[in-house]
Amino acid sequence: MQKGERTREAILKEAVDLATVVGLNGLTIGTLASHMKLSKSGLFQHFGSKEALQLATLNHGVRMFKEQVVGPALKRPRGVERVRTLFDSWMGWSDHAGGKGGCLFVAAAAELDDREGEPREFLVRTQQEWLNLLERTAAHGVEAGAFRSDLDCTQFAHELNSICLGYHQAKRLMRDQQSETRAQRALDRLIEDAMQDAATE
Amino acid sequence: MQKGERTREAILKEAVDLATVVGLNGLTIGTLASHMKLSKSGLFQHFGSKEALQLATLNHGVRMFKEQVVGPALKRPRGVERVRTLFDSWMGWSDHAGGKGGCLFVAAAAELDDREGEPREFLVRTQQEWLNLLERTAAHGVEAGAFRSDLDCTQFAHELNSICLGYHQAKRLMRDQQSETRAQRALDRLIEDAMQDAATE
DNA sequence: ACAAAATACGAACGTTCGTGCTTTTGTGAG
DNA sequence: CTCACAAAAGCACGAACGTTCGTATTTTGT
Repeated sequence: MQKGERTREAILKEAVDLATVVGLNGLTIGTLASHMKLSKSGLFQHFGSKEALQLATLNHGVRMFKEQVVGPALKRPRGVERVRTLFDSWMGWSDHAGGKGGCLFVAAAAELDDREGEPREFLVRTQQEWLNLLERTAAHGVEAGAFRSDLDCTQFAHELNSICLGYHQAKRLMRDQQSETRAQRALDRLIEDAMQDAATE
Repeated sequence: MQKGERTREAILKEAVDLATVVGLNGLTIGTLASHMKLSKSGLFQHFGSKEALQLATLNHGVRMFKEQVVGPALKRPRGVERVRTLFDSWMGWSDHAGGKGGCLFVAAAAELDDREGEPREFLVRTQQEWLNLLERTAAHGVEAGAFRSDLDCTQFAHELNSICLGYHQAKRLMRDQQSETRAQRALDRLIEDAMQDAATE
C-alpha cells in the first residue's frame, strides 16, 4: 500500500468522525487539514473537490458500517436473533463506532434531503440498501416460522428504522438516560407483533 | 405595529423557510438578505449576531408550529381522536407548512445535537415540550378509558415521535410514495397496542 | 410640517472558504 | 546510492462569511 493511499485512509477516518459532529457541509477542508496536521492544499490534492471529499467520506462511512454493524450481525443465526443483533450493533455504531457525533448517515440525511447532487443520490442508495437488509432479515424470520406468514416485511423494516431514528434523537439531542430502554421496548413491541399470534389460532 | 417589527417578522418567515432547506448554519445572512431584497447590514441589525438570528428563527418556528399543529389539535376531543389529529397535522406541517424543506426541528436536531450553546438548549426545551404534549395526550386517552390503564405514556410519546421521524426520512430523503401509508400503519399499531386489550380480560 | 427617532444602506474590516499553480520534500525501485 | 516520481507544502486567487461604522432615508409623534 502506497503512502498516499494510507494518508488518504487516515484522512477519511478523521473526516467521518468530524462529519458526524459538524455535518458534511460543516466539514471544511481547512479544519480537516489542521486536524491531520496537513496543509490545506496537501489534503485537497487527495480529492480534487469538496464534493468528492464528501462522497469519499460517505463511502468510507459505508465501509465502516458494513464492518461494524452488518458483518457481525450476519454471523448470527437468521431470524429474531439476527434482528436483535442488527439493532444492538446499530445502537453501538451510533453511540461510539460511527464517530463521536453519532451516526454519520442520520446527520447526512437531514443535510442532504433537500440538496440535489451525487452525495444525496449516494446516501439514498445506501439507505435503501439498509432498509432492504432489514426487510430480508425480517423475511428470514417469516421463513423460519418465527414471524407470521402475512407479515409486511417492508413495513417491518420501515418501523425498525424509525426506532433507530427515535433512539438517535433521544440519546444525542435529548440526552435521555432511558433512551436505550425506550428503544428496546419499542423493538420488543415490533417483534411481538410480528410473531405468530397464538391467540388468533 | 412598527415598521421594523413587521420586516423582522417577514425576515423570520423567510428564515424558517430557508433553514428547513439549508439548515440553521447554512442559513447565511447574505443570502437571507438578498432573498428579502435587503442589505446585509440592514438585516443584520435586527438581530445583532448570527446566533441571535438562529435563535429567533427557531423561536419563530415554534410559534408557527403551535399555530398550525398544536392549536388545531387541541380543539378536537381528547383521547384517540386528538392523537390522530396531532399526528396528521404534524405530517402536514412537515410536508408544506413548516417550510419547503420539511420540519425545521428535525433539520435543527441533527445539526445542533453536538453543538453546545443557546440554540441547542432552546431546541431541547422545545422538543421536550412536544414530547410532554404527546404524553399528556396519551394520558387523556387513559383517563377516558380508551387506552389501558397501565399504559406507559412516556413510552407512547417516544414511539409516536419516532414514527414522525421515520415518516420524515421516508418522505423527504427517500421520496417514498408510500411514506404516508407506512407511517399511518405504524400509528395504527401503536394505538391498537395502547387500547384496552379485550383478550386479556 | 417638522424635528426626532427608527430603519436601511454602502463600504470596508479581517477571516475563512474552495481551488488552482509551482516548488520542495519524501519515498521506493533499480 | 541514485533517480524518477509521488506526496506534501507554499503561495495566491476571488468569493463569501459575520460584523462594524458612518451616513442616508423613511417613518413616527407632535
